[in-house]
Amino acid sequence: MAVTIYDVAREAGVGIGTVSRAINNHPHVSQKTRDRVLSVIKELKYQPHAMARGLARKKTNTIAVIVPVFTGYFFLEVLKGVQQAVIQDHYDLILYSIDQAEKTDQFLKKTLREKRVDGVLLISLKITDQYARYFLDSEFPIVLVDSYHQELDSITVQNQQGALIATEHLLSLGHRQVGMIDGQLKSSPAQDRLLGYKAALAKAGIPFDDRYLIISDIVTGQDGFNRESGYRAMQRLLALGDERPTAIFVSSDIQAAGALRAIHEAGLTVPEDIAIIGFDDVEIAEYLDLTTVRQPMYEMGQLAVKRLLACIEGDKSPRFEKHLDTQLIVRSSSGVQI
Amino acid sequence: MAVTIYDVAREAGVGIGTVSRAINNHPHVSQKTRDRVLSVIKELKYQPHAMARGLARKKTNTIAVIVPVFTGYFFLEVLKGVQQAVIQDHYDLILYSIDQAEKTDQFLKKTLREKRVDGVLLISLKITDQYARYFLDSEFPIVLVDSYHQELDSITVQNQQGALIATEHLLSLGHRQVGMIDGQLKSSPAQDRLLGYKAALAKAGIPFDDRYLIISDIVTGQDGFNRESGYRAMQRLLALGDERPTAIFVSSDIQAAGALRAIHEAGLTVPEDIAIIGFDDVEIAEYLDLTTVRQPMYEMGQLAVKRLLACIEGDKSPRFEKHLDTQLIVRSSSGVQI
DNA sequence: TTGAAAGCGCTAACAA
DNA sequence: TTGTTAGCGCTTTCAA
Repeated sequence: MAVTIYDVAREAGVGIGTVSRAINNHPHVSQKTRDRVLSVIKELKYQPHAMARGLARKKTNTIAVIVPVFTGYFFLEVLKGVQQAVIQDHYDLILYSIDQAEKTDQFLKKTLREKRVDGVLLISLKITDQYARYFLDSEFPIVLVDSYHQELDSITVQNQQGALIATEHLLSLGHRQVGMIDGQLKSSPAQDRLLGYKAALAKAGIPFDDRYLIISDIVTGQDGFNRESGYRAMQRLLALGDERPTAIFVSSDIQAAGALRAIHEAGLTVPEDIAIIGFDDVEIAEYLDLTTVRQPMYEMGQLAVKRLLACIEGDKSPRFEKHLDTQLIVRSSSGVQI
Repeated sequence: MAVTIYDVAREAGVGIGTVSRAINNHPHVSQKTRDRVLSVIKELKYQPHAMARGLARKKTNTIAVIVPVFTGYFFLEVLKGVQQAVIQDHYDLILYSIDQAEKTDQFLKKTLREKRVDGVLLISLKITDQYARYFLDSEFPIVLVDSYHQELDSITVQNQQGALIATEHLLSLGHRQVGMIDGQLKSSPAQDRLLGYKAALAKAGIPFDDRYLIISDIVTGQDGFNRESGYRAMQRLLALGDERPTAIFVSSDIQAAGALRAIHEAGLTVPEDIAIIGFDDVEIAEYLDLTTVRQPMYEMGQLAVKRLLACIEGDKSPRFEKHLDTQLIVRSSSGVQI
């Protein structure tokens, strides 16, 4: 049998209350007893039972991270930031990676009711108004990352501004037929990136041509942000023949990777025949020499945890809404002045 | 306050024992009461408190996954398999991703003592004999993935065989100066891949030339399996000038990506000047058109969970040691007959 | 400063 | 078939 607080108390010749106080360094324990208890704990290799503690304290020291399973590198980078922050504050992390966006509510419900965690981080996934209300009403902390709800805390990047600078960069190189491959518009980052693209065109006085905008199919994954969809979208653009765009802003690096393949298969080269800019700056972008818009993924994860833990620990400050800046990373795929 | 089993019992006009039995579908509950209880549960939106349940049952329905933080895609793929299997069996997953291999023991200790989880999956990380014994003695289930210990359950790939087929493929194309870039030899997969490489040379009657073997520095990460180390290793090989190898087997795709960059920077081309084969078949390999040795990562994760849950649920079968087959995925980086 | 005892919300053994 | 009760291992009053 595992060693419990009773074993420690007996061995140290004190009551269990004292042991508990010693562990949780309460003020009113004499240095002498504290030392004795601590040494017995070391000797017996005692460690408090997490569940028992959770039950008594009504606090689990654990957070849930809910994330779409197919997110790949974006998620991996965010997760690194999350992990770093979580470990630093001695919390544990339960990962729910879900394969269909529709199941989001089911997991939110679980985390809300089961009380296995003290708060939740919802990444790249939409929350319904109904559940937003549940969280608000029960004062259960939640923060959204790469997602948005008007009543909840959220951390996103300036998607619109990122798309704007990407498109403007292409424009500044002399391109006039600039296309865009976007993710599914039910994703709000995808919507915002489209706005940025259109804004850049408008500023340059170039009319929007809807033949040049392809909204990705959902092939796999949540929202069309995947390689296959980028590949197919590019094929549609190439089918325009001579009227095809000379430059394309793609709403994610993964899709851009697919687009590059389609271009190469068509016997064309990047950036000579077609210039490309992606979005995210995941690791693959560097391998592919892809110009892209960098999202500060690590920072997003880190910041999200900081905010979540602050809420868990009783911070009552008003709603938190942070939009981080993006940054254009210029590599060879966008080419030079034409 | 959250709704408890007492609320349900009162509302349904039964004792809490009956509610408990209805929830956990015990046999001896009449259909009538069961239905009533269940409908009250739905009405009150009751969900059992995970901690209370864990405490009473001495079972948390949660497993820990301990993984080095820098593993990248390999881990991501394994994790997909893990997640799928875990969800299917209604377990939760606590993720501990650690930044220094030396901290492994610290986390193993935590999982072992704190009783927050029912078992642990240790991925790509070594366990000391001392801790292996702790787990064995306390009958606490653990399974190793991409790692090995002579007394514990483990799932690995046939690293040696994989390296052998890769090297033999290069040899079969006519190469005689075949080099290798390996990870740090304290990693057993790295050791095994080296053995496979040497075995292939021996079978072909080619003497081993130690100028052609580069053991990666640890630049970042656990074991030298990273891009930067591959890049530097390749530069060392290129420094051999005319005597440089004409083909190279690299012990991971990530390192191969770095090697490719070094080759391109030197103004050489792949596969014409130098043929390359990687290991893992992570997503990047496909983007880079890299011939590689595929590890069945998803299957490893899945299988590991299946085994772990079986142990948790009382399976007393003898030690489990599985070595999965690898598969050569031929793309363009290995070239054709010379 | 300390010990005793009452929960935390559940499961499971025991009675009925 | 059901209700009652004694834990599970801890924290936290309340007294002393």
